[in-house]
Amino acid sequence: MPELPEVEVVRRGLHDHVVGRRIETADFLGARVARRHLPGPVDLADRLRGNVVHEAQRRGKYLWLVLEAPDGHRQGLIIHLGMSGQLLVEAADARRETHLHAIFDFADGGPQLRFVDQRTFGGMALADLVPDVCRAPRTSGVPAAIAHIAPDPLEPAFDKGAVIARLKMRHTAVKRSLLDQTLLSGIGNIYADEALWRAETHGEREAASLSKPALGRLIEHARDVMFEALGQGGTSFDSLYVNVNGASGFFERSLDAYGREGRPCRRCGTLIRREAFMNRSSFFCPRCQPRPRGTVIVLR
DNA sequence: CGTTCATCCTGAGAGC
DNA sequence: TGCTCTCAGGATGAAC
Repeated sequence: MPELPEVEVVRRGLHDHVVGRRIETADFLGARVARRHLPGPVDLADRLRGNVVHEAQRRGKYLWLVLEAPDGHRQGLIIHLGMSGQLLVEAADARRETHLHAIFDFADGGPQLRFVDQRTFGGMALADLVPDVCRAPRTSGVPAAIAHIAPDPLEPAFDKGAVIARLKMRHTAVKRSLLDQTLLSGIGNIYADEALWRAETHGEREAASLSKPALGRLIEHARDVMFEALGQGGTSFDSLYVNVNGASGFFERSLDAYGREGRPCRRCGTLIRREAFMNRSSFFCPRCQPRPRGTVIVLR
């Protein structure tokens, strides 16, 4: 999935359906889902038992559940959806999905929380919570393992000026920088292309070569498009990208660039082009977003 | 240090 | 029908 809007849709589902409940048992099917939890899946299941889910948090594309043990000790259960992860709230007798990797049962006997992931790039890990210099002191902190993830444009701690300053030092493609989660987080391939289309900027332009106001506008466009997508429940090209109830979002119909190869630019009518970029694809309008001189064109 | 690249997986769809 | 190939909303560690 899941870029920031899709992950936020999932976070809200967790807030509504999981926060406040006590974990009775957690089962991890196979080792891959807990591969980032170094002691392994059995240890993770042991540590989760009896904890109450206190909060559902998110930064960028990372989710974490703030868990409170009976002795009051709090930790964070990091959840990343990877390319195809789903968190589903379902009755215990619901059919088991083909790529089911984790099942949480709760002491209230209500619906289960399941983690389903076709490509298994997603996963979970338990981490200590550390103070976050970017957050107000009263908040519960961030998991240590994702302390390197930068604030996303939708959180109060986001510092646009600081991000612009760092972008001015990047001698690499501006799209590559937008995708760098340690610079600003939450943006993936869809919303990078959408922000660049709105800013009428080609993704191969060197970040440092853009003016500070231009970089500021690009960041604002990224924030706007992700906020608008969130209002539509996110972007769902297929059934892999769903909320905790299995429902898709509707932002695909509002996309201006991503996935629109050969269709007219909604601004100027020129046909949207698709080119290879970082082993994936970029979609852009060749007229509104002129390619910087001297870069090689590779069709995909 | 900053930047780039290969790699981890499964399934859908295209082309033969 | 069935095979091979390419591609997909991501992140990481190793190598330059």
